[in-house]
Amino acid sequence: MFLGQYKYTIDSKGRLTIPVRFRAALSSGAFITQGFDRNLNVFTAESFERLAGRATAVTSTNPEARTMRRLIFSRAQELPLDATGRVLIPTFLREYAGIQADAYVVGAGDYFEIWQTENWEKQLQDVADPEANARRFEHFDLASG
Amino acid sequence: MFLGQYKYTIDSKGRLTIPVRFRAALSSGAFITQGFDRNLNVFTAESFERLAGRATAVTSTNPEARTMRRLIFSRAQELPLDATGRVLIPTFLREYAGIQADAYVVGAGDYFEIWQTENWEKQLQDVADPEANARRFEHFDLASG
DNA sequence: AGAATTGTGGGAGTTTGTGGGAAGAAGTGG
DNA sequence: CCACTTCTTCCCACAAACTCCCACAATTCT
Repeated sequence: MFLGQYKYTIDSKGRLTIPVRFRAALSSGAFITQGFDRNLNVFTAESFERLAGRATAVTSTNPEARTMRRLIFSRAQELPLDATGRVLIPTFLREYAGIQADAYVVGAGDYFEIWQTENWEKQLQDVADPEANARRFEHFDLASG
Repeated sequence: MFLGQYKYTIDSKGRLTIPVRFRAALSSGAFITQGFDRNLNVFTAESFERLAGRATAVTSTNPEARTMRRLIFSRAQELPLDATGRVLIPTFLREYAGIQADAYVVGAGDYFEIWQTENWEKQLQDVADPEANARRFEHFDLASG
């Protein structure tokens, strides 16, 4: 499971370190895609292939379905790790997320996210208010056990 | 699997580079057809034969079905790659897609698409709206996990 | 404290995108 | 049927980008 948040610098060649604790889960491959909130999502090979399989099964005669398929496949890329555990984020994804000199790598359970530092810090402030959270999450069913 | 988006220039002879990552999958042949959205679709030999099979299976008593079949077969062409991985797009397809000096090559899972730069950038704006995307995902039941 | 791990940087060789020339094929008109 | 022109295919060239490899300081673990 991907947990925690890590801040890394991105070097002149655009390389970003992946946390050591995340690497084992990516041993059979990693895939990066565009997220919903100006962020990037990284999936293990297994969970991305599951998603891709479902997207491929959708009929292509429906225009909305074609758009969605494009969203998934055109904005995704395989993400190989180099010998020291770093990745090269494709330029078009880096631009979408506004990532430049450094970035946050953030666990999200069965996948993890990559954020521009400023955007992530904004997210954190949003989550900092306990009362607002109580109201926001009220409707979700999150029983433990 | 065809993933990602790539921008290439088309030279004076009309040649368009195919991304290196796509070439292996085309080793047993590539087929190009007219897409549904002013774009072009490129299939592997296997997936084109599958598509052709399905199109042939559609009943021919329905006039619309006959039109669709004509669209698929009459506007398709085999697409050989040269030694450096470039292709020559047939003129009638280039005109349909409005492709001139440069183009995007865009992964779509089991096939990939070729777009006029302006049209693709318009598509991207459609794909950039987080709320619309969330709705699409919900509608097609594609949540990860 | 010493050893191992981890984050970050850089150099060199290879790959890739793009352009153009020459040889070959196809089309045209006489 | 032949000469000529145009279009196509194959080959070579080269700069820019990318990979792979090594290096080293800082941190963590034993």
